[in-house]
Amino acid sequence: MATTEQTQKKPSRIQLRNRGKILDAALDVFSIHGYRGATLDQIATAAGLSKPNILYYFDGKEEIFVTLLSSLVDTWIEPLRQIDPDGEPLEEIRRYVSRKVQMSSEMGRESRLFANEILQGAPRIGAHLTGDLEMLFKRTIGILNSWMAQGKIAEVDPEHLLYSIWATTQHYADFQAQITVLSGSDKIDSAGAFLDQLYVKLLTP
Amino acid sequence: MATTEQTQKKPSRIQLRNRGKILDAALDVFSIHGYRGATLDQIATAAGLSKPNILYYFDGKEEIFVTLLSSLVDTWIEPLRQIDPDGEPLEEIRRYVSRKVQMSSEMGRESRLFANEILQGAPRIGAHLTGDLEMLFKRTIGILNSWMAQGKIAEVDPEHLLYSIWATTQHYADFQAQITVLSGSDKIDSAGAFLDQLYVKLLTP
DNA sequence: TCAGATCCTGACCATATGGTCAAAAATAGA
DNA sequence: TCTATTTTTGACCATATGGTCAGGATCTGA
Repeated sequence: MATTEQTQKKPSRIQLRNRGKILDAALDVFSIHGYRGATLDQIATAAGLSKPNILYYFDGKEEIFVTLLSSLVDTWIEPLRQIDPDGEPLEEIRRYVSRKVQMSSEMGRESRLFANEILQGAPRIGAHLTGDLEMLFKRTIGILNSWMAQGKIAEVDPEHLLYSIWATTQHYADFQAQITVLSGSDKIDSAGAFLDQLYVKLLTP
Repeated sequence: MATTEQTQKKPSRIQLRNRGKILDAALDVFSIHGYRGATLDQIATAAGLSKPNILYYFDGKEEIFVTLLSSLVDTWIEPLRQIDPDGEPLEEIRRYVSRKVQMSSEMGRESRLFANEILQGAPRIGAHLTGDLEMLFKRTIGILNSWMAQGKIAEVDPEHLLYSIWATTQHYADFQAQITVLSGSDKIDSAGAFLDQLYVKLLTP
């Protein structure tokens, strides 16, 4: 049965369970080795299934990858959505930074998966990723601009501000290997306090 | 002739030229596709040589990769070395940030190459990279600490400070694909000003 | 219970890829 | 020029890897 049909008809309990197992295993493997470095055998082993069996649930390696990223992109950009244009500006931004740090800590695999893909020019999810993200990005820039126009936060380039938040927060997941060598594995625990300090100082009018 | 012997005797003009061509091509290919995603054929084509010929100059794919990274690591961490403990603290840091932004702009391939390797846990250059870097990292933390103790810059966690500088500056190279989609390709030109503002606000006592 | 659908697997295939090698071509030194 | 050395290559090899397929095992609903 082709995958496209599976999603049309209601998926059985076994399908749900095994597709879940495969996607979780794929997250493990792809986030460590990247798309090209990951093999179907590794994914199959990690999922506890045979290789032909995972090809029964997905049409191929690329479909696993794209399905995985598509299903994660919503979760990944969720913190951006939660920024409330009517909230207290500085508090909203502090909360956003805090959520991003938390995601970096708890969803390291996802962060590295996206980083890996974007590093290589996002060849497989270009449109997919930018579609929703681009919209949200523009919305957020608008919110930041209006906050600045009202004098609620200091005037800075809103795009660079967002990029710096992404960079600083995701860095703890993406460069974990380096940070662990230089500082030890628990450095991320204190990252929130530092970044809070950083952005409060930058944005307090 | 084995590569090890080549480096012992004086390398001929042809050797110098071709090893250079190969390493430059390898930088192109590895920085885009990562270690696993790059093929010898791609490198050979990019270098304008045949595959057996590049294997005449290097013992294999991994040696090309390791040679490349080793030869770049010095350049890459050079800005850290240039921090002068006896300079004016805030100016030293501003200059460091500025140099890192410039490198992100002019050495995007190198940045992405390192990012790629670290993302995957630095399996091939773990020791190599951390050796020099670890030393320099500790030195820099020491300098920052003494500056803070003297009240020359505001008190912040120096390790997080360094990570945030690395994150924010390298982000423009590593996530170039995303930034180009969201902001256009010339956004990095204004990054220096924003980051200067960011760190001056953070560190002014 | 039992037929039909779903799920799973061993065996297999085609291609890509890192790497080898003998010999030809080019170069350098006397 | 002529030989020895260095450089280059076409043809080839072994393995890894994405993917296929026929048929067996298991599950589901009547």
